[in-house]
Amino acid sequence: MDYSSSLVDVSLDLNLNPLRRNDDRPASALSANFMGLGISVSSVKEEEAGALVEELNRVSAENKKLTEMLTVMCENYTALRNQLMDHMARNSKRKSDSTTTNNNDNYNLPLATNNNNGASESSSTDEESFKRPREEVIKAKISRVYVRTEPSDTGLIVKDGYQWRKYGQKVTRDNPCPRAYFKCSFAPSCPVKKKVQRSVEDQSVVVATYEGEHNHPHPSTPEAAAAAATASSSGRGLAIAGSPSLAAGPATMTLDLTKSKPKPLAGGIDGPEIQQLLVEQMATSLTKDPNFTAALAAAISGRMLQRNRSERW
DNA sequence: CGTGTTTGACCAGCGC
DNA sequence: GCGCTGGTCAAACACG
Repeated sequence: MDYSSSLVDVSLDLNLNPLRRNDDRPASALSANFMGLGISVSSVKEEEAGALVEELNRVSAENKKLTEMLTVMCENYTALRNQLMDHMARNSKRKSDSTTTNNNDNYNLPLATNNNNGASESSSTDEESFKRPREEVIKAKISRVYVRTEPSDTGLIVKDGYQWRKYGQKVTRDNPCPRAYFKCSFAPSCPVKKKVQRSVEDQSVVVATYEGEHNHPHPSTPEAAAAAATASSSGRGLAIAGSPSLAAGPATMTLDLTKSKPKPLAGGIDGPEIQQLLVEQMATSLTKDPNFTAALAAAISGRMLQRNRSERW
């Protein structure tokens, strides 16, 4: 399937009111939207409302920029995907007998910068999975995540918010780069394992294969963070502390897609619907994250204060 | 000293 | 049965 010809509208509407665009919204409508962010602006002066509109325009422009970046990412994904399909086609010629019942030969997964839950449903949307019985897919819960890393970064660290304990490393036949084996640090109570290996095609891409499903909350949630603290007194290896949406480093961004499970798709699985779904999930994940909305509110109010102060001085 | 990482040894599955 | 390969174990080591 060719995504380049059918790129979805990937603009993230971060307003809590999805029915209106923010660029044509009158200033009086702002209060209703900011209520959701815990800010009441009903009493702000007329000029402050104007400043808010200006601010919103700026955010819109930023949104547009992000949209463009996402579009570029989608295009890169398409190119990479085509390469992988090529590679797969060549591989299947060589292994024509073994007809890839192995989950690890699965290259049709959607590209995820970082997937919190390795067992995320989004990863089971490949053609191979749908050829297999559904129960088997659920039982296996294997997903693959591609993460582009800095060229200087030679490690095999995939920041996904969970804590992992490395238990082995092996050089495999088909890839000169060593494969690292990780267990969830909640093991043995949590059965999730992760394999991390650099891509043969592009060594700046790290492929993380997740097996199993976490049976504990994400470490970024308070209860899980407390559990993690007791499980490991040392903070070493903790990828992300605090909000997954905001505390991730500049190169990665974690979206908790488990909070809003996608509807099971019937029929066409691998298409614009998936991308649309992913974008919707990203937007939902961001807007539902109280830390994100709080930080956004703080940032906007902070800028307002800054502006007011600079106008007065 | 406790915890995580490294790395060689070991084991199981598979094909021949 | 043998060899190959991927996955796991566990002792040694490093680090804070």
